[in-house]
Amino acid sequence: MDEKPPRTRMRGPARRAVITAAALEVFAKKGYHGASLSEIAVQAGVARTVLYDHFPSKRSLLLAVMQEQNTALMRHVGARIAGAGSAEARLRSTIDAYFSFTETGSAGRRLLFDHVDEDDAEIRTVRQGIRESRARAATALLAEDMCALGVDPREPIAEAMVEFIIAGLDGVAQCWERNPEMPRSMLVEGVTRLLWSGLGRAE
Amino acid sequence: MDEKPPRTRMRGPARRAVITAAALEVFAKKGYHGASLSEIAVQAGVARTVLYDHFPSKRSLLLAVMQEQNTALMRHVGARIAGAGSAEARLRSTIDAYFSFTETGSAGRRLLFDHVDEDDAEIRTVRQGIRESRARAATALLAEDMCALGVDPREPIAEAMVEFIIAGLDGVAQCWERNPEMPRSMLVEGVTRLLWSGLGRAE
DNA sequence: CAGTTTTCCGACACTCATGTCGGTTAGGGT
DNA sequence: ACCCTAACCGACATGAGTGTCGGAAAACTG
Repeated sequence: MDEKPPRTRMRGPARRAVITAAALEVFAKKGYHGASLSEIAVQAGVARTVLYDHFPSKRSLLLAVMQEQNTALMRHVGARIAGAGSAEARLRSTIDAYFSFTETGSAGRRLLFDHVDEDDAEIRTVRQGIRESRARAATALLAEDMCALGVDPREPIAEAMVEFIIAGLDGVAQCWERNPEMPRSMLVEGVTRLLWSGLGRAE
Repeated sequence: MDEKPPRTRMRGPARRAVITAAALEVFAKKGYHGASLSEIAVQAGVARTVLYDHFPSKRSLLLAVMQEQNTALMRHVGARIAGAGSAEARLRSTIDAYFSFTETGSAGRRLLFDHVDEDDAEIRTVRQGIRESRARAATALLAEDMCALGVDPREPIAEAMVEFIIAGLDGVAQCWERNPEMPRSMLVEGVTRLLWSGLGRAE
């Protein structure tokens, strides 16, 4: 009557993929401290100690998942930003690409960019590096728009503006995860319009 | 040669204030799971079990600190938004008020609005309520500007725009905490300009 | 100054976490 | 068919964290 234990045995890379997928979900949901390796193991359908056969520690597991998701994000938006077109079109397509990444597996974005705590030094450093690289990419994309606005992209004020836009996008993505019925196109349209026209475009 | 233990003994409310102040710092820095009552007790200069004489559990301590900081925030920005003036001036003064709150004890903002994890149901609910009340206040402030932009403030797209602005402000505040040498006026100016004029204001 | 309240603390019980080690067995190469 | 690598797991050691309890003593009250 018991379920039979003829467990099928995976090879290293496949098992590691299953584990990182499970870890992604749990870390994104509970945060680093809140997540337990037991829970990740259950989610991966494996005994807890198996994790130690593939990753030396909890921290390195998180780091591996973060690297994985970061390259996935880079590839995703890098593959679908249209280089040509008007400045507004480029802005819109970049925003759309980011929301599209959120749409396919929201855990990745949450893991990389939500929750700022994490006292651990190494994790903080890696996360910081990922943030900075994203900020650099955004700055490059927005450079000429900011010049047109009369702002030197190398000034601190430009850094603040870029940070505002990035954080705003993340905030909308979070909001979207709470209300998933909103269509992506509407969010892209709203953010683009607000950002491009500004609130004072009235008269 | 040892330090003498003539400990001065506080009355209830005073001790509770010391504890919540310590808890604010530690919770904001480490998050809920990452923080330990031992560390909070050390920071408050008291034995760990004293916390249980004033708060029934770790969770309720966090909730108390959150409520405290939320009312502090409400009072702070409520006291210094100029009701009159042009729409742009109102926007600027609200942004300035929020950054001013961050400037005086940044832990409050972090505790209330950073890190989205927290699996605990009750904590999540309370945090959600605080977020929503903030979003409502912001929507009320921005309502006529959005009307002028041709957006009904009750539509979902307006909700997304408000969320964008709020999250953007938080992002700039985070960035500011990492580079505190930037003057507040510059940040207020940059965000206001970007938000009011928009990126497409070029020609 | 005596009595009572209330603040404070040391020691304990319990749970749950990470990380280790040795044994077991599936599954592929020869 | 056999072996041997490596995937898998149960049991253990260790540490840290939460919450409880009874007692000591400061400070307020009469």
